Amino acid sequence: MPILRVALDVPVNTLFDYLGPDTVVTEQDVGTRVRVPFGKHLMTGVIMEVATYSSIASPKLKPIAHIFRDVPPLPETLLDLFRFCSAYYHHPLGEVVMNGLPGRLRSSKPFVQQYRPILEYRLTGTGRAADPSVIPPRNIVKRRLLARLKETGSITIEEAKQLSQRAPGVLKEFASLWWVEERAEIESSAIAAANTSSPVPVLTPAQKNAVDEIVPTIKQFNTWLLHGVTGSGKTEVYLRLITLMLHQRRQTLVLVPEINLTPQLEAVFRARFPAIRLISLHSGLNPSERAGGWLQAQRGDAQIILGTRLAVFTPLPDLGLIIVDEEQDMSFKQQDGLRYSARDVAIFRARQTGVPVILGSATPSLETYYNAINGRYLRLQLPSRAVRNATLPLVRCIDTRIAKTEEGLSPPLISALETSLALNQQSLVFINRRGYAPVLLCRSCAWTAACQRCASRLVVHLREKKLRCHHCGHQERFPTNCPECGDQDIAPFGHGTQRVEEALSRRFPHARIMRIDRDSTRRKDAWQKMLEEIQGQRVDILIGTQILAKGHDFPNLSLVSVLNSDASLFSSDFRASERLFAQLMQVAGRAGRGGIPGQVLIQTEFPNHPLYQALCRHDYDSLAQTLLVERKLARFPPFIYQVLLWAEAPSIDLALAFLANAEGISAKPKHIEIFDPVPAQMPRLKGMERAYLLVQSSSRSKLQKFLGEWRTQLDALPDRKVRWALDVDPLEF
DNA sequence: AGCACGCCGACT
DNA sequence: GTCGGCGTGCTC
Repeated sequence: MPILRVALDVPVNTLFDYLGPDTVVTEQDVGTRVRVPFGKHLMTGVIMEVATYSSIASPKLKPIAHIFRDVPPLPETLLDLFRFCSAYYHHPLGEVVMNGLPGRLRSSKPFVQQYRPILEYRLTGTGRAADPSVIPPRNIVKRRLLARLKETGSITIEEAKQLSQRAPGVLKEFASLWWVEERAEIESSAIAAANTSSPVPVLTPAQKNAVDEIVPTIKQFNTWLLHGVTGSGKTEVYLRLITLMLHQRRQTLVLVPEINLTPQLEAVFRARFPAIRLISLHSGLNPSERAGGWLQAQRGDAQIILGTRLAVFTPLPDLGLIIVDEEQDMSFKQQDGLRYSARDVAIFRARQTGVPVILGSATPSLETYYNAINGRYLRLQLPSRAVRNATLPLVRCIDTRIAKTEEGLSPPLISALETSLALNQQSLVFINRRGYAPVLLCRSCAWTAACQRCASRLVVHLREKKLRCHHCGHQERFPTNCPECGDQDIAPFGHGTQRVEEALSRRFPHARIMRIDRDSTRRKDAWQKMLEEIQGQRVDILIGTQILAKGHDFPNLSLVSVLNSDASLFSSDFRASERLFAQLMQVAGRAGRGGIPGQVLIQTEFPNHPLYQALCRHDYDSLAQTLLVERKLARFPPFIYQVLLWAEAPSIDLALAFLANAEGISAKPKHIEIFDPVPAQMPRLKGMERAYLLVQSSSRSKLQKFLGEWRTQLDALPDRKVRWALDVDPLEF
């Protein structure tokens, strides 16, 4: 009997051996889902290996309960991708595999697709390997059908009917054995391929250059950095390369950040390629839709796969190109479970498949930038805006030490808003703080309202008369007097979106003002409605947080102003500057996208700070160079490789004790630095206390080797009430 | 992760 | 004398 080595969703880094019925299971079944008895229950897993021998004592071995023949087996290349992730992120293989499957295929029930008329049957690998002598000699129809399939590879339902009246039934039977797969479309339907509908714009010289650079080596692995200022037309470069892929009948995987931006890009793609099967995999889909799209990708029917980080694990038999848009975006990194970076996994996948990967960004992460200037990645630049007459906005700082603010607004900003209003142009006020005020303060004893479960201040939401924790969602009533000293002189301190909205409505009573943050867009479709209002010119002043920074075109927007961004200049997080710059570049990029010249005003007490200076000059490179020098001196990434060991426990002492223990048992090899355990930046979160231990090395391979050994030791450590996890290439501390 | 096994404190 | 606490170890 064959031994099946099965990946299961359990936190132990091992496969589990089962007995497989030899008549049904072959080498071809690697990648097939199975139902197996595990402890008390049945679980769904994936066959990773078929072997003849098991090191497990035979009385322990159980037979599998069921083999799923509802979808094709996962291709070996995808299993290799899972193996890589498990090894690189030091995460159990079974969890990696099951995390990569759509939920619908993880469940106990077989996947039943919505009705699609079956037009064609195609022979599978299992079918090709099937021995015709197992068919009884008198079953002529079966024999003929199998012979025919082995000859031509596929058969349409019409052709089959001509062979025999009973052929469709026999094909169904073949399908249940996984000898053939059912297809709803006939192969040739892909021919409609690259006939485009929406007008194809003329490329700018820079865009043309980028395309011309990539095309000659489009069939080999390279990591390209497409470095283009906002509005420089990176999307058009993607579209040209995708067109090429469509002509070559190859699939393109497009990864986008985790924001409601997917529909927008989807619309652009659909307009350009109306006849092409595009699937988009994002959080808004129900499980069946997701599994359906995933399956279309696996069959090679979907030619463009657009999705968030999870989509990097989609099986793609004809993959020809990977695009990672806004590669610096933090949402490509998963922060729990398997802590993978979809951008980095995409690069591995491109190398594995031998296809190019394009990282697009206006403000690349320093890791990517460093790789581009040292030649590991190939850099292409789009230095100016693509729309005719659209230029980069004029960026200026307002020194609030001189121009004193009132209600958070300085006189020059007020007059700029007035001018915009008079010209009937839109303005955007960017402030990265939701709520009315970030702190509730007692003037008499300096008490501030804090969250009981998190180490954070409660944010004042005045309209709802509530105090809210933005980390865990906890809410409480607004107190009437100070719980410490009883004084009634408690007041909101600082400014959030709601307070700025209030101040602006007082200042500009006739202006149409709209606040856009997580609170105002919570309701379903609210954001879509608001976008329509903005695009229909029914709004004068927009006030909002980061959701306004990304991706949307506001053609009539001429003024962008930034409030209260100074805090990030002096953060203890060494990546804070990089992120602030990227965010401000993005929000500044909203101004002047149409024909109107744009203006950006930044209220700051540090107008001479190099970050703002670089921003005023639109000079990413000089800031990046400055930051790289700092990083090199401080021995931070990208000059060093980091790993965190996270621990979470009911008390910080337990977490720290576990980490000290972990540090103690480590082999402490040369070239590996292990730092002492420290509490996390947000030491208490949702009632749990968190700490971490930093491990770093200038050698990635030495670090990997160390982690492999350390992990085994950590597994053996008593983890009393402590949950722990390794975070390779961490972004947050 | 679940779940069983197992060894020490307050209960009908 | 038992019910149940959660510490430890296993699941093919």
